[in-house]
Amino acid sequence: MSRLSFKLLHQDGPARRGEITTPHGVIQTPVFMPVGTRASVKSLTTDQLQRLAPEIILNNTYHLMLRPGVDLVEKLGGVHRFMGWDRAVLTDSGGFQLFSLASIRKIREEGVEFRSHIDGSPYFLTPEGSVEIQTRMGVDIAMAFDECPSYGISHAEVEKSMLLTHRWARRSLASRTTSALFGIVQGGIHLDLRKRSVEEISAMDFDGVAIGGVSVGEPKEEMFDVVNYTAPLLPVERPRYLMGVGTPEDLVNGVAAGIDMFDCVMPTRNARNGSLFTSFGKIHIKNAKYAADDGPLDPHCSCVTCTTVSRAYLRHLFVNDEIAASVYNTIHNISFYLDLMKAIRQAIASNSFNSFREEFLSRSSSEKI
RNA sequence: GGAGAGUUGGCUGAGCGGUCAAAAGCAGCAGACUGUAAAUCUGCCGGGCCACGCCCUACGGAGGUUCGAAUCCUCCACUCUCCA
Repeated sequence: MSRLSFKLLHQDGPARRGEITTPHGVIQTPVFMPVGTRASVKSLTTDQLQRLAPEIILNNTYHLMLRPGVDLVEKLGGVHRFMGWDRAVLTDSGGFQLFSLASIRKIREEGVEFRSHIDGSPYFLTPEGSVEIQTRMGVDIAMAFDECPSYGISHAEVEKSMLLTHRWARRSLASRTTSALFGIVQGGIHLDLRKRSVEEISAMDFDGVAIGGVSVGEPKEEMFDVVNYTAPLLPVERPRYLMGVGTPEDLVNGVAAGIDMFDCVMPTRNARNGSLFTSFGKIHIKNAKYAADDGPLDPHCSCVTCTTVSRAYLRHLFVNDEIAASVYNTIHNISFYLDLMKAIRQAIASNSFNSFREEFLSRSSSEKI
């Protein structure tokens, strides 16, 4: 069996409805992938996660290689067995961490020299090493090792970084064995560079292509200038993944641009910080106005949180730092994202994505509760 | 009855002549979060303004010393500790 296959089922304008087949099940696209950095979607047990039923989640190479270490994960049967999860797993290559932990790393042609943020011990990560680690952990989809440039650096610097990412992409691809491997397009906010990057990366035999280097601090309009320009240039017959994005509105807009896959820490992190997504906008559950609100968080949601407890109770839990607050909030936010993607898929299938999008954006921008 | 310590903004608690509308923490109010070093971080938090400056009321109460007092003195009230 091949590592991965993608079937484009239907198109509604640029929006795509598809199906990715992996060794751990089929994934309906467009898809949102919850982030589980350290082999854990924060605050949820694997059982709770299974009930939410995402078809794929993320793990992170950088974090898992530092702790508990690849050798151990491999010895324990790979990430799936390790966390008791039998659906698909995609791992980020570690490129983004080496961007966000910039102060303790040194980039060279061969790879990146860095120190563990945990104990300061030295590491050297190469494209070959990253792919090998991801493969040994048994992931379904590995990401090429890339350099994610910061926002605000010069065109020349972004170009230089992009060319390095391209060379690393070739080396990553040469190391691919059993895990599927996605290439990553870079180029910052410069459309000429994005075009070149798409041409380079698309020409390589990756199983999918990602847009990386967005949502790194640039204004939202600039991000969508890049996405709207880049996505249509990506290969039609392979999955397109927009890395690290985003808000519910971003997902809808991303799909409109022709993106198939998304991941973002937003639903899980915001949940832990008391910021909840609902069908009528975002709410801060700690706000005083919810103290005696006996209604469900979102009456249109059928998740465990919305069907068993009130806003007043959720606020009480959050204000008192109860662990259950994070659990309930995360269950809801993930449900909200997964439900949103399901609605998007249905809209595409029925050729009504445009009206769905317009309706969704006008509804969420009003933010009336 | 005797000796000592103390009384500061919703709470705990710094300050011990001016730079004090008064540190810090908590509580309260609001916000941020986009390939997770995040159950994190930020702002506001006596009142009122024709607010990046001014005015009022404030450090138990009443007087006093001083150009100036939360800070020094006197008396009063209350609280705590120890000795009888």
